Amino acid sequence: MSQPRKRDAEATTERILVAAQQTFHDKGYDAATTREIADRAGVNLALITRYFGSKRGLFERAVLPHLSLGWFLKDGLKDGASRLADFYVDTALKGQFDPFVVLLRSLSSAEAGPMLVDAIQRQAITPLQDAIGGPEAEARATLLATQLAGLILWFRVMDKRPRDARTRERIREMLTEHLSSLLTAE
Amino acid sequence: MSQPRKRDAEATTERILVAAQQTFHDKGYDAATTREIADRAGVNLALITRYFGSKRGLFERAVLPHLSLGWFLKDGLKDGASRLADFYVDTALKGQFDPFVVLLRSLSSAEAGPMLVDAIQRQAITPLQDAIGGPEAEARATLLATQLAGLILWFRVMDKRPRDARTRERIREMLTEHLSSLLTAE
DNA sequence: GACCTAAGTCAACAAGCGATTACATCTGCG
DNA sequence: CGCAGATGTAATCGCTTGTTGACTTAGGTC
Repeated sequence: MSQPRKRDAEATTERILVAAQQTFHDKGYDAATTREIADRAGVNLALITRYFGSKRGLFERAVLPHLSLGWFLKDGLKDGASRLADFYVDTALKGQFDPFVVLLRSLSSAEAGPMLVDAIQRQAITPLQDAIGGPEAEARATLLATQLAGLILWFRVMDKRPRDARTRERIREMLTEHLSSLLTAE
Repeated sequence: MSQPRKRDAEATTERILVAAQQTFHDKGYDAATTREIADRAGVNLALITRYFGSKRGLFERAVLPHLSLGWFLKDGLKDGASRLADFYVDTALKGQFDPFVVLLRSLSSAEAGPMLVDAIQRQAITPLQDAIGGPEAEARATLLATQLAGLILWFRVMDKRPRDARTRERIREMLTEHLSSLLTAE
C-alpha cells in the first residue's frame, strides 16, 4: 500500500500523463510521437493505447482540461491587469507544461486543432466575456485574448523574451495599462 | 513566345511556387506534403526535388522572402496605426496566401521553426524597431508585434473573427488607438 | 529527318508514424 | 497452492512521408 508496487496501473497512467504534457508542450500534437511519450514515461509503447485508447484520447485527458483561465477569473477582475501582466511577462518561463503553449504549437494539426479551438472558446473565452460583461464584452475579450496569445507566442513559443530587464519592465507597465483599459468598462 | 509552350521550366517553377504558398498557408510546413503541392500545381512530384532541391528549399523560396513589413514601413509611420488596423481587421480575409499565417502554422516545426524565427526578426522586427526609434523602441515594437500576431492568429488561423460587424468596428477603433499609442513616442 | 539536351514521368526506397497482436509475468483471492 | 485476470513486453503491421535514380518524351539545331 505505502510500499511502491511494481505494477500499479494508476501510477503508470499518471506517469504517461505527465510525460505527455511535457512532450506536447515541447513539440505540439503532431510532432510529439507516442514513442517519445512512452520513453519519457519509462513505459511500454502499447500502454498508451491500453490506457487511453489512442494518441488523441491521451491528448484529451492530458491537455484539454487545463485550457482554462480559472486561476485568473476565480479572484474576480480586481487587479486583473497587473496579475496577468506579471504572470505572462515575468513568471513561469521555464519549459514546464503550459496548456496555451500546447495550443499555439498544435493549432495547425488537423486532428488537434478543432478540439483546441472548441475547448478554448468554451473554457476560457466565454467565461472571460461573461466576467467582463457589458455591450462591449466581446470586443474587449477579443483584444485581451489576442494580446495575451501574441505575448505567449513571442515569449514562450518563439523564445523571443527581451533580455534587457528594463525593457521587460517597460513592457510590463504598458501591458498592464492596456489590459486595464480593456478590463475596466468606461 | 506568346503561345503557351507545352514544356516551360519557368512556368512550371512558378506553378509550383504558387501551389506551395497556398498549401503551406492552409496546412503549415509539416502537414503540407510534397505530393499535395505537386497535385495542386498539376505537376509531377519529382519536379519539386529537381527545381528546388528539397521541400525545405521550396519553402525558403516560396515563403521566407515574403515575411516582411515592407508594405507597411515603406510609407512611414504616419497613419500607421489605422492602416494596420484596417488591414488586419477588415481586409484580406479569404484563405489566400499570407506569410504570417504560414509562420503561425509552422512555428512548431523542427525544420521550419528556426528559419521563420530568424527571418521575421531580420526582415520585420528589426526594421520596425528602427522605424520607431527612441529608447523604448524594443518594448513598443514587441507589444505591437505581439498584438498583431495574436490578432492574425485569432482571425485567420483560428478563424474566430467576430461575426457582428459592430463588434469588429469597435475592435478596429480600440486597436487603432492602442497601436497609435505604441507608434507615437511621447 | 537525325540527334541531343532539357523537361517531365514512373516506380521504388528507407524511415518513421500510430496502432495491434500474441505472448510473458505479476498479483490478489479462493 | 493454483488459477484467473490485470499488467507489462516485444514484434510487427499498414500507411504515409521525402527523396532518389532510371527511364521516356518533347522541341530546337544542324
